[in-house]
Amino acid sequence: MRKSRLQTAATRARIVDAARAQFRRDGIDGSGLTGLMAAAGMTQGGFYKHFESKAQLVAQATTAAVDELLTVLEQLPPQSGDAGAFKSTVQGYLSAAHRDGVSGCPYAAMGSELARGDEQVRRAGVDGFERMIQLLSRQLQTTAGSDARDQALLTLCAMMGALTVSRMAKGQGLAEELLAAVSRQLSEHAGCQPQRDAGSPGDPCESAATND
Amino acid sequence: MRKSRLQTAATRARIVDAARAQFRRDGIDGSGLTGLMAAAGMTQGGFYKHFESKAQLVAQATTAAVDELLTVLEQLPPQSGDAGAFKSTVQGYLSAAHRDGVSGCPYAAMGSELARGDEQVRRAGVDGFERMIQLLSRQLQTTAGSDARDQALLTLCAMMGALTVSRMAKGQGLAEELLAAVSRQLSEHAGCQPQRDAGSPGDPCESAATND
DNA sequence: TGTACATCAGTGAACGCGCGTTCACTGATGTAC
DNA sequence: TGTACATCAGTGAACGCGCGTTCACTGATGTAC
Repeated sequence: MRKSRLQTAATRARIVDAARAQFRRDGIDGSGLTGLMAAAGMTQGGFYKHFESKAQLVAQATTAAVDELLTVLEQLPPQSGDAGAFKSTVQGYLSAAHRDGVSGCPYAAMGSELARGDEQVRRAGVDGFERMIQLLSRQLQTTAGSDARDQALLTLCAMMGALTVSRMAKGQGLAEELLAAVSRQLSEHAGCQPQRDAGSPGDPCESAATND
Repeated sequence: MRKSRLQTAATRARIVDAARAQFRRDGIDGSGLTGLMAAAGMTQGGFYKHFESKAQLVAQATTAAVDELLTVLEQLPPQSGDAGAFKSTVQGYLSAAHRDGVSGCPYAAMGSELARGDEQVRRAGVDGFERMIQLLSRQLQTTAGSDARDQALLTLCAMMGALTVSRMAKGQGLAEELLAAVSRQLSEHAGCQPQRDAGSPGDPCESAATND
């Protein structure tokens, strides 16, 4: 039953894709290899012809999930105004469609499990995280300047958390409130710079507070 | 071997406490009831004299973890200046001690697992989340006014995400960078109001951006 | 206050089950001549 | 280009193991008189 190289590569991709979807829905510990291989149209025994361990699959599925998420986010039409691409990314991420869909951000779906993974899993997690930070930093560069990376870090962490809790609160008002509120806060924050620049009238980040 | 009412209550509390620590370290799916009961100094069979199911324990351990976290955060000495209590909460949450400790925030430790829990688990998760939002809202009331709740939502989501990823990046520069950057961004954001108020010179949220 | 008995917290073995992983086997593919 | 054979993708059964849960049993506690 040996398969051609193309077929072998296609099979491996099918397994990774099935894993990406199943990990999103049931988590890592909640997904068994038997069911996962069945979802890919195979039996369990073939798994170890493609992967050394479940952990290796977790690492590859995480990378694949980031690949797909970045592709989707980058294809969103930018909004008008400053940081329009950034705002469309934030709103795309914090959408009901992303929350309720079958694929999407691996950090929202299994962040705490990834954090407990072995070294290859955590490395894949960190690498994917950095790739997402790079997208956000690029989109923030025009408005946030040297602060872009820090704002990107805040943004991605907040989006991950908001999506996770929005799923936890499914069916309650908080679920929708979170998406809207965090999306709005991040969009408004996008124009802020910690260094002294020219303020503009009607600025959404005006403040009555003084800082130390 | 029947125990007195006080002993029974103490035993139940001991189980919940052991669960809180074990769920923090190994996650929900990663924690077996046998080991958990052993950690509480008992054998597995006694578990169902105290809880209807593992899910019920998860719900109670989540509530207990929030109780403890709120107690710790509320006891931190406030920093000087505006929103000093808020800033101390943020820095306490985003500290290496919290990240590396044996207890702490259940959302950072098992957020994605809670989101997949049954109704009682998700309800306990949402209730605890709301209690933390209430603490942050109160601390932001003086500087953020009517925007306090939204800023609290952003803050808690960002802190959860940052702590989760900081654990994922353990040993790498990103781990420390995240805590510092998100802590700083949130502290600076704390003074921002979306409505037009009096701006102050040297304001950390001055912006070069215009908004739609 | 003392006695008789029902209650029930805790034990430890057992239930069926699915887990990640291994293995002997099959047979089409890729390679060497 | 054709043939002989080594390779290896995939099958399906089996491995030991720990999972959540149940159960008969023990014996101290709480209650009724």
